[in-house]
Amino acid sequence: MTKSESWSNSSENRPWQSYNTVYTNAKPGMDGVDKEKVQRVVYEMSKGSKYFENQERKDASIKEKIEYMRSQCANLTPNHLAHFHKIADTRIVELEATRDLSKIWLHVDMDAFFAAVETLCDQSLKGKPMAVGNMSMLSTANYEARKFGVRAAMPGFIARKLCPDLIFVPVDFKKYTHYSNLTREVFQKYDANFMAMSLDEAYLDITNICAERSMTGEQVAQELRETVFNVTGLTCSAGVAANRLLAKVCSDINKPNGQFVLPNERGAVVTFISSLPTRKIGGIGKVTDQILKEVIGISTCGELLQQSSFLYALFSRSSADFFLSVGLGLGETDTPEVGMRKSMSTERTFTATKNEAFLYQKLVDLSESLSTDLKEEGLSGRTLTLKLKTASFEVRTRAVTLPSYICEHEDILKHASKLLKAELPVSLRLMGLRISHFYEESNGAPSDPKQKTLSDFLVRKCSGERDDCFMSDHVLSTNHGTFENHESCGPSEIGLDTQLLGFKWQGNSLNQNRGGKEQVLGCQENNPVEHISDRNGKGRLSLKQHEGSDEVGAGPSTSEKRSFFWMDDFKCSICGVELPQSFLEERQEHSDFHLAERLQEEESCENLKSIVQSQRFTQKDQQRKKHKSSQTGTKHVSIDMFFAKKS
Amino acid sequence: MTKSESWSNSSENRPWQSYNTVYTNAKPGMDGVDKEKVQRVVYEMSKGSKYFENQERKDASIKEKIEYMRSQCANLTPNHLAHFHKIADTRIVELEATRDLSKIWLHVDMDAFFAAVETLCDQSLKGKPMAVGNMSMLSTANYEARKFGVRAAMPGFIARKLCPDLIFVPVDFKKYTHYSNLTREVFQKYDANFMAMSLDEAYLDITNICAERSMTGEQVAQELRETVFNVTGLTCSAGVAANRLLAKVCSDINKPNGQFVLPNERGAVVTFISSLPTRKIGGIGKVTDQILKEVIGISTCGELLQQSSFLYALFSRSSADFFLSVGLGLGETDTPEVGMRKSMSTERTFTATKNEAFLYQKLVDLSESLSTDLKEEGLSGRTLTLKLKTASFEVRTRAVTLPSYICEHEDILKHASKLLKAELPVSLRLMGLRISHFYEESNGAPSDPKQKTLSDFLVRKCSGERDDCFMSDHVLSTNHGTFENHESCGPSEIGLDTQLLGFKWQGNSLNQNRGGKEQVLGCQENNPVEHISDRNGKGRLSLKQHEGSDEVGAGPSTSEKRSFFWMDDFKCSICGVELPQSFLEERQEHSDFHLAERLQEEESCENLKSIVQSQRFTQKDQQRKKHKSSQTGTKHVSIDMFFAKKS
DNA sequence: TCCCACAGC
DNA sequence: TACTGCTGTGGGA
DNA sequence: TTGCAAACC
DNA sequence: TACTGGTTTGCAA
Ligand SMILES: Nc1ncnc2c1ncn2[C@H]1C[C@H](O)[C@@H](COP(=O)(O)OP(=O)(O)OP(=O)(O)O)O1
Ligand SMILES: Nc1ncnc2c1ncn2[C@H]1C[C@H](O)[C@@H](COP(=O)(O)OP(=O)(O)OP(=O)(O)O)O1
Ligand SMILES: [Mg+2]
Ligand SMILES: [Mg+2]
Ligand SMILES: [Mg+2]
Ligand SMILES: [Mg+2]
Repeated sequence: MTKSESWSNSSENRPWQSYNTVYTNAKPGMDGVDKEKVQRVVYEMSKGSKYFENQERKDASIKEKIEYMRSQCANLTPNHLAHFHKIADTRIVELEATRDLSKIWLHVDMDAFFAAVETLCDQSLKGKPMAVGNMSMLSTANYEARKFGVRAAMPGFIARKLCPDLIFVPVDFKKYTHYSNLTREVFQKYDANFMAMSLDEAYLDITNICAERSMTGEQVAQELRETVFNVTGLTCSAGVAANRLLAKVCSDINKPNGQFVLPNERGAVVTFISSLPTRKIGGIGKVTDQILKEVIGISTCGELLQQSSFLYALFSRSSADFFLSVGLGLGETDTPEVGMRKSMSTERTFTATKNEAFLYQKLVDLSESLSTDLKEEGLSGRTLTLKLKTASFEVRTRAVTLPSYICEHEDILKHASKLLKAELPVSLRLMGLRISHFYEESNGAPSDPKQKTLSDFLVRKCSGERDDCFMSDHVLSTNHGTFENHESCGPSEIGLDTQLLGFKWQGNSLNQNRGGKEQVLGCQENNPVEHISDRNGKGRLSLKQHEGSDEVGAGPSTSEKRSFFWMDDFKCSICGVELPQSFLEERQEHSDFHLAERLQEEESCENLKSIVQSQRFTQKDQQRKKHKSSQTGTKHVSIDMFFAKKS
Repeated sequence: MTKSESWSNSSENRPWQSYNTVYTNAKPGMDGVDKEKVQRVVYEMSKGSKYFENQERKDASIKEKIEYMRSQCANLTPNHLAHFHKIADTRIVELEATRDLSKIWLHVDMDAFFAAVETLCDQSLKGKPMAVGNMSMLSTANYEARKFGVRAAMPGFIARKLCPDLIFVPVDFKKYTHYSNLTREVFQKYDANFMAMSLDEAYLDITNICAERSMTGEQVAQELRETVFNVTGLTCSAGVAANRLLAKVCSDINKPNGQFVLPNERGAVVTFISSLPTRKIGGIGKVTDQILKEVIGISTCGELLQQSSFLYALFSRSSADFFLSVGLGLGETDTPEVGMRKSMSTERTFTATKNEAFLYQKLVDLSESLSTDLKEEGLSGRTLTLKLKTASFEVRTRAVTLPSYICEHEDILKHASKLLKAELPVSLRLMGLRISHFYEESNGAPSDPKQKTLSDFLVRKCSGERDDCFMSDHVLSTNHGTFENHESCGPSEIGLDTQLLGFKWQGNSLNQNRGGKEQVLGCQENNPVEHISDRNGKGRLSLKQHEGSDEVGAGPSTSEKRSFFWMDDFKCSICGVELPQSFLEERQEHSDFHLAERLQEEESCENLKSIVQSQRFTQKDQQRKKHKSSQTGTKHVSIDMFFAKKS
């Protein structure tokens, strides 16, 4: 390096080099990018802002932490090192013994998902640099835009500096959910228990399908990707390997529209992992990567093995174990139980203010929004967390754990207000509310005796004075026996005066072997559905019940209005009713709005089928010991709906 | 003009000269402005946009109208002209006979109101160019900014081009309402029946005060402006003249922080009005001005008189009459009855979309918002108007008139949905809802027998089994006689379990001579106030009552939940309760949020005084025959609040 | 009664 | 990238 | 149980 | 002018 090079590289003259952007992991499609320029532009646009100052503070504290860990390293005696070396060696043997090369895992991830969907819906975007989001924040960018350094989590106004012709498309989750569902229908054919990790990616255990159809992982991946493309018009990438951790790494290698297969051979795995940058591993992010590099000098997974004694010296046992297993190329190979969600939250950013009336109103909005969401899944919880982000981007949380479970917006607001009040005065740019510690039904309990079935209801209704009750022309059978009174209920029209009274559905398995058994739900007599609408504009119709009506299903005594119900020991949300495309097409109608309207108002409909998109809850992903990732799966259940004239 | 000048002035080379911006009336403070430059920048920033294209379309249609009117002019026979000349001459005599120089009117208008208030609240803004609003739209700009051509109704991003250092301050109506109320307290001292035309301006009939205090209009104006400044720290400008139309023109002449007095002498008035540009007259806007200029060649009010035959030939009788009276310097001199509001609306702009689920959700939001607002004033109406603005800025309205009066959001939504559905598919950038045709009580009816008074309630309460009812230590007297039971109700605490039960107030005149008489309201026993909060963040606490509770006052049978009450024949809103600063200061608390919190939750308070800011409804302003402008006046009524423990 | 255009803050 | 929200009036259909 | 930081999409 | 929103996890107090 010449003197002038040294001069020109000094961070005093190129200050942007020392600004740690979030955009550290090499996203696919960003190979030919002038990283120096991107870094400089990001720096220039950020410099001087509150955000920038906060980043600098955070950076300084990481540097401090690194310094501290370095000093710890320096103080290690040979004795210490020998001790940790022994621990590591022992652990390596133990871990190696758990190596399982018998499974074939496939990780599939859609390419530039939101952007690809938007392009599908507006072909004029094709080939042009485009991003999904707004001037404040991008959710993702297509590959044309990535050439300019534009990428997810980048504020739009910076992206525009990098790429002046960038087209901005606002987010529309409804679209993405729709295409996500299409992909999942494909995934399901290869692994009925596929683990959906987000709207655009999933893990599939293709061990069985490979055996059954005598196909290699490569062939399955190829076929699956083609099927996904044929069904959706979207490309995806896949990785195939002996465990999920490796499969995930592999799916990124030949992105976009590519795949990579890592053979189920120990040698191949070890070779592959050895030279792999640690940053590629799921669970090792920007900070951990920086620590590994700057404290121990580790930048590849192979070095995790070589430096394993330092790992046990510097990190917690479970973290060190995780790093070691990564170095060995190990990962989870089983399909874990589908877990229940653990928290639900909502948050909103606004221009920073200390105006307390404004902040209070925001809290009201958040409470109502969270309450609505909770009710849609029939949840209530006993710890409430208030999240605040100050005008200087400092994040704070304040929590209370209550004696009883809450889900009503009044209750949420009441406690949230107290939490906020204790923080005032303060200038905020974000507030959020989170509920956790959900009410959990006693495990494996028998079906709730309070459960009202549709037959209960219809018997009461139809044998009573009313003759304006009707239902679809399907014969109902419930787990209480076949229901036969329905013939006496003449067909009627769904109109303004229609109330939804109940469902029948033919469900397939959700987590047990209940597939095919018909299930019935009836709302209570005094609990008719008041209103059907796509309240959140997310394409899912939800049912609003009269306020003050009784619970349909069992629930915590503190929660009064609920919108879920119980079927044996399966908890089912009354919301999330989605009408199938076929129904819409039959009527030459294409929008949920029309549908909601019709249900509310005027159209007649005799044999109405719907899909209950039920919850599949979060699930442990032992990617990293005790590290969990969320999973949302989807199964379809066809249902009939029953109506009666309003009295 | 030389050849080259002619060339360089051709609109082909200076296309911006032909772009008709909205910013046509010479705002005060914009004298030294390089209008050419402003016009060019506005043009450059707008050119090519959907907005621009729409403006061009509108402009073309005005040009067309002007062409048509010109042809009408050209076709006038001498006979015709003689006919209209005679009509005009007769009318001039009639109008002249109505001239009234006996009154002294003062028009007062705050200087750069929103901006001035913001500067008062943040002194660091002083002296810097600043505007209130955001990148999309400015509400106003201070005088420093106006030097750059920045002004109200200009989009912020254009303003920033004109003035790169412009500081943007978001709107905060709560502040403006507060200072507006302070100014009105001053106005009231000079004319108890002052006509508030907006938050920042009012007409005062100072005839009496001038006589009583032997002051000239000039002296009153001076004193009033000084008082306003001393009370608020804000400057204002005033105009004094024989009628409101002239006073309003005068108030603008020496803006900012100035005043102008036009003597009550016919000669002075005629001289003044003759050379006055028509555009200065309230009611003659951009389009009318253009028509007068380009069709008849009129640009001053004097020319309105000279060309009066053409006015009667081209315009409707009432419009021509108006123009003529303007030419004579006539205007309204009486103080009209305070009228009822005629409509209430809400609208929202968003990024243009044809997504029907999104549009439907917007409609839901609008319905709820409008319903809330209606209930705050106890209104319901029978015509609902849906307003749409297409992606190309075309505005459409669609209305229904119903058999019954509505105010519930479900009802509004139901009908709004139908209106919208008939327009689909369409790409929209704005939707709005308006309710009009309000329910009007039978005029001059005796007080409603269903009216529940506080004494009714307290007698029932206090003589009953409960002893947890309390009230302030004022002796109550109602129009039913003095109430004396209150002593038996021991004081209690306002807490979580507190319900607001009623008011007592000492009201001054609202539109009749009721000042000083104490009035009492009691909520019905089954209609307690459930919740007090600043729901809209506008600094006004409003009271939410239990759903399904009975009406307090009379109302249309179709409307169930109301929040107004009747006092004799005066309709009074139960909302808009505002706690006075003194109360807050007593408690070392400064925010409405704290207050709302406290009322909801925990603070004790025995002698709670509040101000009911009651409605003063819209009122005809015969500025121009049949032309109306809105008026919202404010009177203060001190009230006590009564509480009881929740059972 | 409906719809549009105009006007003002 | 971005051109308001609210209310009232007049006039033609 | 709380609060914060890290991680991922 | 403008730096997200939803969920989970680890860890230390
Ligand atoms: N930081 C983020 N904030 C909000 N949404 C995000 C964020 N990152 C990703 N998403 C959304 C948008 C993405 O299209 C979608 C899937 O994420 P991801 O698979 O990581 O990227 P991608 O599918 O857009 O591109 P690719 O997978 O081809 O790299 O999740
Ligand atoms: N077009 C508009 N849109 C929204 N709000 C407006 C608009 N015009 C004015 N306002 C608000 C902001 C103003 O401060 C307030 C009073 O208006 P106005 O008296 O006309 O101007 P101003 O008080 O800001 O300046 P000045 O009176 O000194 O010319 O009303
Ligand atoms: Mg992806
Ligand atoms: Mg992904
Ligand atoms: Mg003003
Ligand atoms: Mg004004």
